[in-house]
Amino acid sequence: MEELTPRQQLVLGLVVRDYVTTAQPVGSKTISDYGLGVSSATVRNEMGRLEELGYLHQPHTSAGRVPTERGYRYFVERLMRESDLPVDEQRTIRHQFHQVGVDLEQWMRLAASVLAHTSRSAALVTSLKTEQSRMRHLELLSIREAMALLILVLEGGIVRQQMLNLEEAVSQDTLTQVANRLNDLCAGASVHRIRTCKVLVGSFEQQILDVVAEMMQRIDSQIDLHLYRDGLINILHQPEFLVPESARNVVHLLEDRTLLEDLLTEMLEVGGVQVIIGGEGRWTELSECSLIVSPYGVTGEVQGALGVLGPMRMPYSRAISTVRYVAGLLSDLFGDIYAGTEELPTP
Amino acid sequence: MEELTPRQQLVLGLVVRDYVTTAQPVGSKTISDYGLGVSSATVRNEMGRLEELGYLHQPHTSAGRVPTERGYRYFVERLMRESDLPVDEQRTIRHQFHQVGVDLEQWMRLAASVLAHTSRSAALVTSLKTEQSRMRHLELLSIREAMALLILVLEGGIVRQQMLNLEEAVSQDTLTQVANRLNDLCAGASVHRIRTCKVLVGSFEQQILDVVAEMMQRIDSQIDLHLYRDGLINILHQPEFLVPESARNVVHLLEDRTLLEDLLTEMLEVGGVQVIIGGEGRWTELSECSLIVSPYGVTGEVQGALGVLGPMRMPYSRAISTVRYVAGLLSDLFGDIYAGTEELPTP
DNA sequence: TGTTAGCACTCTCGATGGGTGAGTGCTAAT
DNA sequence: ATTAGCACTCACCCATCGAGAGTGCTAACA
Repeated sequence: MEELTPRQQLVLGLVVRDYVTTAQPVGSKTISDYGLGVSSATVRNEMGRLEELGYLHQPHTSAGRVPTERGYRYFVERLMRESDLPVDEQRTIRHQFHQVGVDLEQWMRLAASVLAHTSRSAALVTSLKTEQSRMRHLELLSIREAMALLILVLEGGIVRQQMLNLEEAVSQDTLTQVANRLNDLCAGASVHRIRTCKVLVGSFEQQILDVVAEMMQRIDSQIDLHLYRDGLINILHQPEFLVPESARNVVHLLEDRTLLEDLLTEMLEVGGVQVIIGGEGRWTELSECSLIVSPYGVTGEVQGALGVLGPMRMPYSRAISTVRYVAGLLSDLFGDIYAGTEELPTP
Repeated sequence: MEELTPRQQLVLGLVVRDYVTTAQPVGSKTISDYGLGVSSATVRNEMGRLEELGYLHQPHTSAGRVPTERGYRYFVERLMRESDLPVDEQRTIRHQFHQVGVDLEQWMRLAASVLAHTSRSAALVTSLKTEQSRMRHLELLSIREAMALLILVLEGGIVRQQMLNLEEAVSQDTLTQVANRLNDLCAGASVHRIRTCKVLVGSFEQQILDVVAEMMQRIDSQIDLHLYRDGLINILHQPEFLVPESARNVVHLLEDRTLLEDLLTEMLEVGGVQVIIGGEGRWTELSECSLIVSPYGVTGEVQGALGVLGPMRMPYSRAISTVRYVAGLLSDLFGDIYAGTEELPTP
């Protein structure tokens, strides 16, 4: 990405800012009226140059200019001044979180709602996954003659349940004994340790352990993610989604779990707030959209991703600060719960 | 709703069927071509009559006729022959359910997916709520110095968790003892019995019980419902939602939990498959849509609702048989789990 | 050499208007 | 009661046209 002259930067910045608010192609007159002391003709020349360089695009002759993917990227990386979310909004958000009490699921749902509301885009929050889950506790409850409920609690408070069809009727007493034995044996154990742990006492214990290992495996990989969504309606108000085809496209994107999961978990690898503009050539489904994602959680313990999705014409500065703030806030909240005290460095 | 002559019924039925497939206003020529042995002029007369009676509507002079809300209702109540879902589709669906094993959450997610796919509309499934939940088991796990995780299991296998901020540090041993005591005391108890149960041993136990009662209350009322949605994309393909305003309307409807929850829980009161056509004057948000809902679950034990949402121009027969079949199937599956053996009569 | 005024040019957008065709309601004959 | 015939209506398509916005180019200017 080449260096632009200061005036080109100025023009590009103004075009982006104007287009983001008006959603109309921006003409040279409009820009020169912003008071940068040159005539529209000069601006026209600069715009022509910026178009040659690929930062702007002209829908047709005699229309104004529109930023390209590349233009937005330059804007985000070099021109935009990063700012924090206004303190009063921060306060409002914090207040909402403290109102709901200590409830992980509620937090994530609320995070999605807050993100959607504050950024006026669609919001996404994944549930937490552990790096390497360790078993905290398990419980076996008899449901019916040959059916039991297995409840698995991981270090850090993730809870999962699973119905088990047993080969034969087993009494609650036996189940309790088995659970106690396994709890003594495996408290704090990782998937690997559980898999390699051979219980000699009987094959029933072994079976249970296999199921437990399976469940933990599912949590450690991304398979078991929950996905909280909100604010789809916001982006359908954007003019770029008046075309039914585009609207369907983005609805499909947000409804298809697999796609989003892949995308978000890939983002987790990197860390820090990331801005994906127009699919970056890799995700064709995102070609009309921009996505702003950040990991959240507690380093070394649990991690999730959250972000907002909107049209490429997005108020990046505001969206980024919103995502950064909410990610930080959620991380703090979870940090209070997880034993590990070190928190994710605010990205 | 007055009686129509046999020929009027025939004409109305054909108009509905034709319009459902073509989405175009239906002309008299088209109807007479279906081979009912009268000329288009006669059909025109009948259509004029049906319009006067409020069963058909003409978008403008020189257009064909379109069924009204009332027309659809007559069709559903009198003209449509109810049929079962084709056996091969039944088999496919059953197969999918048996593939995922015994996992309540997966079942409901799958039910939504199957409904959406089979009816080619949007699908809704609520999680189960108990009529009167009874406590099965609780577990207290220390998370941090003054924070504990409460896990509550209800009769029937519903599991809920809740973080507790304690006033002072409590050891795991103490927590375990408390949990044991409360388990002995309250196994099988309803909300009411828990609320009125005064534990003398100490106020800590009392606090825990209050939280438990609160959680059970939330489950018994509709507050704690989960909502599984799928197939939103399907209805955006329908021509009535090409108008952005309508599309937004339906997206909003499906995204707003509160609205859907109210709607679905109200449906639970009645029982049996219900067809709501065009909001029936009560739900303005549904004015362009039809909703087909059925309760499912185990009578006297747990109950939920599921259904499909589509444009008024909906293949009612197919949609109804799909909903009925999936509701029955889910009920059977849950019936296997819940102690009560009696199942909900297939509606 | 960079800037700017002037100008011809291009292209979208909205309004206008006639032609086409589908479907109707009415009437008179069967 | 049914139906053929017919005049009529109205959405839809398409071509035309003028207005307006914004451009690129050129020539004059600092």
